[in-house]
Amino acid sequence: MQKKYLADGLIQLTILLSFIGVRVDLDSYLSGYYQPPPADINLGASSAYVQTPFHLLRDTLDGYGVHPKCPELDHFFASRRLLHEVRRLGSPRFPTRLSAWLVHQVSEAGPPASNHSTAAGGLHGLQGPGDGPGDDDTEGGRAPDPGPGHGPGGADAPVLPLEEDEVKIKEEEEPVSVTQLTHSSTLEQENLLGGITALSNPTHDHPPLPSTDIDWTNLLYVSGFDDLDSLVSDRLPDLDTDITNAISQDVSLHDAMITGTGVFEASGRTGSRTLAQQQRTLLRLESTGSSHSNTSSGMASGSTALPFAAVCNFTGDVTPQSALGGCLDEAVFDQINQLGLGCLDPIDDQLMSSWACIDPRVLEDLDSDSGLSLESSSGGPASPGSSEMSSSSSSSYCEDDCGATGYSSEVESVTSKVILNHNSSWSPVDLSDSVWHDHSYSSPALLSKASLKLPHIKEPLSDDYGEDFEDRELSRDELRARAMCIPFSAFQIVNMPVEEFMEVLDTHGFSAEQVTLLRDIRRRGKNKLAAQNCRKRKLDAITGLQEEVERLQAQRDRLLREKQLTAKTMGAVGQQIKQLTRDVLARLRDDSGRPLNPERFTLQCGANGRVVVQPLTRPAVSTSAGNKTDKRKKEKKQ
DNA sequence: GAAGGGTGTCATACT
DNA sequence: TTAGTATGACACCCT
Repeated sequence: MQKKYLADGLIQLTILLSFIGVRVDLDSYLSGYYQPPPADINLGASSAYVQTPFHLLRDTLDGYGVHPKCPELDHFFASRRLLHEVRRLGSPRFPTRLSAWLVHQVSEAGPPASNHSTAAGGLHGLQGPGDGPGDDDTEGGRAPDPGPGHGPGGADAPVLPLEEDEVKIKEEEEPVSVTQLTHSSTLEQENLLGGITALSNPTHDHPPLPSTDIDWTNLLYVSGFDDLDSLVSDRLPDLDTDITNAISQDVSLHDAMITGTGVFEASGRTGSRTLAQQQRTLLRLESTGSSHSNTSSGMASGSTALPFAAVCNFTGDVTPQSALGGCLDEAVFDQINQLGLGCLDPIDDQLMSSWACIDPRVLEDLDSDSGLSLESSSGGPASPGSSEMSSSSSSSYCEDDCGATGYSSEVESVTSKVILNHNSSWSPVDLSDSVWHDHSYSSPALLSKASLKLPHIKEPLSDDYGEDFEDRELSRDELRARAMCIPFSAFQIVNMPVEEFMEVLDTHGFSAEQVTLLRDIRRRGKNKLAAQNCRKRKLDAITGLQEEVERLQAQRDRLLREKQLTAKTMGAVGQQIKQLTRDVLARLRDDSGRPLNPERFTLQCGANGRVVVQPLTRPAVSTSAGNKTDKRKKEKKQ
């Protein structure tokens, strides 16, 4: 069944992909559904963008709110993986940049608006037929596979029906339980009545008396049975509550998935914010990528060449006459990208030389490690990591070029120029950072400057988030990385596989400070995600406990009502039994032909169904006897 | 200005 | 041993 839905989703995806020229061999894929997909995990330099840490699946927009250990969501992730495999079939070399590739293609080919929208829709459609603006949430630098996991269609189609079924089941279960409860109570009383009927059956000799009929009739109308009739109506609120809870729980899960996916309804502040970032991702990708496409040799180079192009532009802006400006054009980057990241070493050297003009105090400020040492920028105690920065920055410090005239102004002027210039060119790298949830509090002397904003980046299509995006500040780690000439974004540093990270550390000839910074950035980034997950789990746990408390309170109230109803019913039945016993005994005669005294005899129903008359042992007699005994004791004492 | 929520970071334990 | 994860605690920012 799931395979059928999956196949349908894949076919739809194939159609969508065919619109944009991506060939997908769906038959071969589906035939090998249960076989390992074509391995395309590590493709060298691009694999850093390909790798998909599991936390990205749960913490990214399309996976947020989904705990990876949740067994119910295996299908969710399985669908995402499968879609990812399909995508890799269509674009084996740079799968995570598929959206970028598509955007470039559209922008270059200049198809009609309908085609453009179709292509864009294809991008969105990769995650399902949803037309929300956040469908392309993870198409930027985020992990691949936005997948249909959260979408209502595609391979995830079976999921939603399941949820609906669950809701239905919950809706049905409660009425059944209430009905059963009512039924059981009714049946119990009917059995009781049946027993009483059997009890009276032995007196078949006697025709039923009108009084007895009245009693039988009255028995059915005692208050307890009225309550029984009203039991269902009493239960209705509970039923509604339970159903509401059931629905709300499902809705919560759905909301969590939707919110986590990005979601398109801006239901959550964080979700909307991240959505904006990811929208910006694609938009920026489109704008910058299209500009790159004019000079780059291949469309795919728009992805892998980003860091290098960014570095080139960055350094070129800082020192327009530097050697980098002449030797590192985008064509070179394309070739470098084709050769892999290993060719970065000469670039790094030139970058380091170009960074010699940066005031070391700027770097010191950037190095203010964590919120604990933010005061370092304002003349406070040096941050713990300042030494590591000073070693490299001081060596490359060039006072002539930068003009160390006043700390604050210098920081503002120099860093603003640097950041601004290289932001405009580093934007492709930032497309992944825009997904990166950046809430680092900025260094007051540096990051609070308006100069650190990104005024150059225009997003004509981002209506709601454009202004906010312009106000986006860079994280301190990002600033540090750029200050240390590290040609990777924080997002890339954090999310690349550990093997590739090690390879980067080994092959790029980073200095000890750079390696330390890289490791710190990676550690902090990992921990940041872990903290986010931890907090989300905590909130989920609190929410779950609250729901549990509400459920248990409702259950307690229901049980209390049942108890009261049962006691009431039992009392009424007891009274009716007494009345019936009196009636039966009144119709029985002793040896002398007198009616049996109900005060001295009772009816006892045996296990075999026979009803026998038993003499009552009067407690009053025993009481009187006890009184006599007490009197005798008292007399003895006296 | 205080309070509370959100977030990043660190330290630590654990896997 | 190292990388990653989980979580409490702290500081900071924002409303």
